[in-house]
Amino acid sequence: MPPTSETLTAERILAATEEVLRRHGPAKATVVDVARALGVSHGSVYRHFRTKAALREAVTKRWLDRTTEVLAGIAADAGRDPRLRVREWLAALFAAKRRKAGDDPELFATYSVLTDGAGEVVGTHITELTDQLTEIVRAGTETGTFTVTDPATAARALFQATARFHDPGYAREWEQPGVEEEFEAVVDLLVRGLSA
Amino acid sequence: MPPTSETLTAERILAATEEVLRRHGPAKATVVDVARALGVSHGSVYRHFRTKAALREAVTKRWLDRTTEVLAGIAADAGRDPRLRVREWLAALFAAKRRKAGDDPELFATYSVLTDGAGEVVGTHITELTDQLTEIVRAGTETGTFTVTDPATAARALFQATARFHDPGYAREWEQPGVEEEFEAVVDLLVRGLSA
DNA sequence: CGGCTGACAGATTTCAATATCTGTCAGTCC
DNA sequence: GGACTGACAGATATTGAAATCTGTCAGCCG
Repeated sequence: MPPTSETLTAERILAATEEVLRRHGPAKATVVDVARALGVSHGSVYRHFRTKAALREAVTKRWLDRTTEVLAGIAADAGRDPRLRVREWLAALFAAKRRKAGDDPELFATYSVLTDGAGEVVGTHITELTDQLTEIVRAGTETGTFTVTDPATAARALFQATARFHDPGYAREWEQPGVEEEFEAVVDLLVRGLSA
Repeated sequence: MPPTSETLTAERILAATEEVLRRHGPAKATVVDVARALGVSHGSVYRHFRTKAALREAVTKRWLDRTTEVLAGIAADAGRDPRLRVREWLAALFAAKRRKAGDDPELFATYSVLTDGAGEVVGTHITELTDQLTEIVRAGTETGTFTVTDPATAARALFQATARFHDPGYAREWEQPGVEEEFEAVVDLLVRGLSA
């Protein structure tokens, strides 16, 4: 309620939007709600974001970027066995998505909605992730641990083959018993395929 | 219009239901429509199928079984290089699902709806398919072409890793350019992983 | 009898009126 | 002057009453 009469920045709007989304969910959250939470008129929000869709995308981007950053740590950690790095990276991706689906179901739903529509932001996110994977595969290829012709193609294949463990469409199945084992089996097969 | 005054069998009801579904889609097809197409009262339909859901499942089962049977041909064709058989089987699965999505969009939608709900029929279908894959992997393991500890686990992993190319949820992406290449890349990696 | 009908109750869907929301912009206020 | 407001038009969502559908069953008809 206290509007915190600081200047209205894009960042403050994003934080408020995230909170409103968390509370109301993507279906019921309106930009009037966001404006009310900030103690301003909704016209002011439109000064920073041209449309509601743009606002939603910006929130999702912020949220996805946190994951990208965490994974970047693992991807950058060169020098170690690339097989281990691929495993850890994929496991971290799975864990991150699963945790988000569990902790912030409403925000996760927002993200899923975006995935359905033509998700510019989601496309970028996926590109960033496969780029990280490509880097690990490339490193492994240089040391001779992996024997693939094109690291980028192999990385995209890895990403797609593990879709069931990071695509929001499958979120419901992430809590069922046995998923861990299924994940391990898929990753085993894939890492063996990289090493050949 | 001519009700074809043969006796009303489950089979005739299924055929009529499939036709009604093809015409109206899963959302608008009613059991009254089915009865009308057969020239009987809807009560008669309930004599053969306890609920509308049961009818829908039966139609889907019939439809899925056609795919299962086609693939069984490839799975049974023992003696040839198992690597080739896995590739052909997965390619045939992809082709079959893609063709169905294109030819019978309405029936395919019915199937997708079932997948969302607790699909008893779909579960069975998936079991049958992975059983076929298991058989191929087992054969390859016996000849020493494949080096996996458990064929059944490997088969399930193969199936899950290729979900993007047979799960109805991804149907929209099956017509985009480049899917063929992506499919090949994933299968390459997986088959290499089986051979190790 | 045994398969079929058609009227029925409760659940679900449709539809149109109403309310709310999105996005704009002339004007206010500091 | 530049950030903000609030009234507005058109688009979208909500609501509740009416229509349709599902599933049952007593009775009909061959």
